[in-house]
Amino acid sequence: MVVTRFAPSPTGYLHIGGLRTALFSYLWAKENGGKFVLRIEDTDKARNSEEATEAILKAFDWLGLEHDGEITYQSQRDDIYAKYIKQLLDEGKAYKCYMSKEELTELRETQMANKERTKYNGKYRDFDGTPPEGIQPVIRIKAPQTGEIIVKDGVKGDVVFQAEDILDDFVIARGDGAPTYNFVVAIDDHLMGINQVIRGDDHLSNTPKQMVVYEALGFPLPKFNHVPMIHNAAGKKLSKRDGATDVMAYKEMGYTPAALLNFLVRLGWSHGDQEIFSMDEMIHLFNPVDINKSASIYNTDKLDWLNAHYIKNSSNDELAQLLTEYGLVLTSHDKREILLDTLKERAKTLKELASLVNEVLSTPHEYDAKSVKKAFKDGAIEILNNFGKKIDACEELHLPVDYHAVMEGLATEMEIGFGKIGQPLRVALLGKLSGPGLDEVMAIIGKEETMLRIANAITANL
RNA sequence: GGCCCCGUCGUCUAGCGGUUAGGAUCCAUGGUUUUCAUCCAUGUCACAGGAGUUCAAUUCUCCUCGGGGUCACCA
Repeated sequence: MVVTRFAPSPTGYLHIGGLRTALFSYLWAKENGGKFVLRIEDTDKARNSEEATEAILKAFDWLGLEHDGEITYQSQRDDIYAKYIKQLLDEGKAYKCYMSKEELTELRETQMANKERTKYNGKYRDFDGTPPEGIQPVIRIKAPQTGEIIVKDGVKGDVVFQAEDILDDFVIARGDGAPTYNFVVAIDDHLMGINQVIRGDDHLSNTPKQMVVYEALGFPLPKFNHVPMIHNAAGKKLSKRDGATDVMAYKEMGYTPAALLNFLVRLGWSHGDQEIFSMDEMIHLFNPVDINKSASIYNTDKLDWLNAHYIKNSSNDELAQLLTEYGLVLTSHDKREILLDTLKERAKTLKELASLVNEVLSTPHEYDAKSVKKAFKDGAIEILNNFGKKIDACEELHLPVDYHAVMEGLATEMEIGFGKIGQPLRVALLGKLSGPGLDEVMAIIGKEETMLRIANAITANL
């Protein structure tokens, strides 16, 4: 059974990059009937906040990504880590290092001056003398000093590191006893049963260190899959400064979960020429071996297109439900179907759709000057007048076709083109020349409101 | 700087030795629409560069260049 995880440190909101790796992990677990678990890496007390954890959970909730089982909090697992530290100490696989911070700094400076790689020199590796006074020792793990470390990565292939290039006896527990990241990650991933690690490739160079821990503890290695970064337009790592990268901001902007997820799954992953993926398809088609090796640039053009696509192809029930989040309650509107059918073709976002609905539903109180100038030429008022009377005379006006028939009748009677009626009528009804079909608008707002808007326009003396 | 990763249209990508290098998006044009949007059609645009290997390289190898990541008692 595949068990994947998402392991954010709660220092901020969930952003696009994190969401994508979470999505990949989720999909891969679901495809295999496995589990997708959540671990909050909250060991850095100074930078963590509970709000951040809640924000992440909220985002998952919005997107419908459910994690399996209880959430693991690293801050509650000190006992576990302490146990393994002791074990490694007892087995002689780790040791106490009494080097002072000053000495360590000095060592590094010397190495830098000599253009050498900065690394711990192993001074206390085999120390059995009397430890210096007044130093709280750190615990260092005995890492291999030579040989190859090969990360068999599911995305990148075999990545070969030389121990002497990258390793030293790194710290697994600080002077105050607190364990370090690379140590706890290995322990938690193993204890949580995670056998498929999917994470950003900024972790690739951490992996050998974690492998040292796995090795020392005798844990079997999981499958690593390092997915490439998402870069901003400038080609740099996506940061919070690159606009609205908080996932919940996309909700505010009117994006649907389906569109956002579809957009993200195609960033760094593809399945032939397919662009549109339902959640079911994503789950069945996704496989980490198909993840790209190269970083991609974050560009929302396609997200907009996808969002429009999903809005157009949503049922009106779904849309009405989604629109309640944008302050629009349509359940009671008797022309809801016509309203949404005609407007959902025209909106790129739910927010836009909501404002489109409001525009149609509210009586215009001002008229766009350019539109007025263009539409109100000779005879426009007369045409509006006649149209208003014709509407008034009609008993049965319900559907767009009913209103269309009225327009057609007037055009024939007055021997004028359709546009002669449409232009001024459009301004009267909507306040401007662009917008949805007039037949639909009138059917939606009804006979009374139509007549009111026509009368208003005539009175306004345009 | 050391180590590691990456390099196909502006962007997301297909390609896995022989293709007119495909799709999507964006942009432009035309059609549909009384308008706008949608929709449909068409078009512009790419293998970073150089050496090899090969009958044949976008595809394999090496080098160069370019971009990114990482080098903590942060995660």
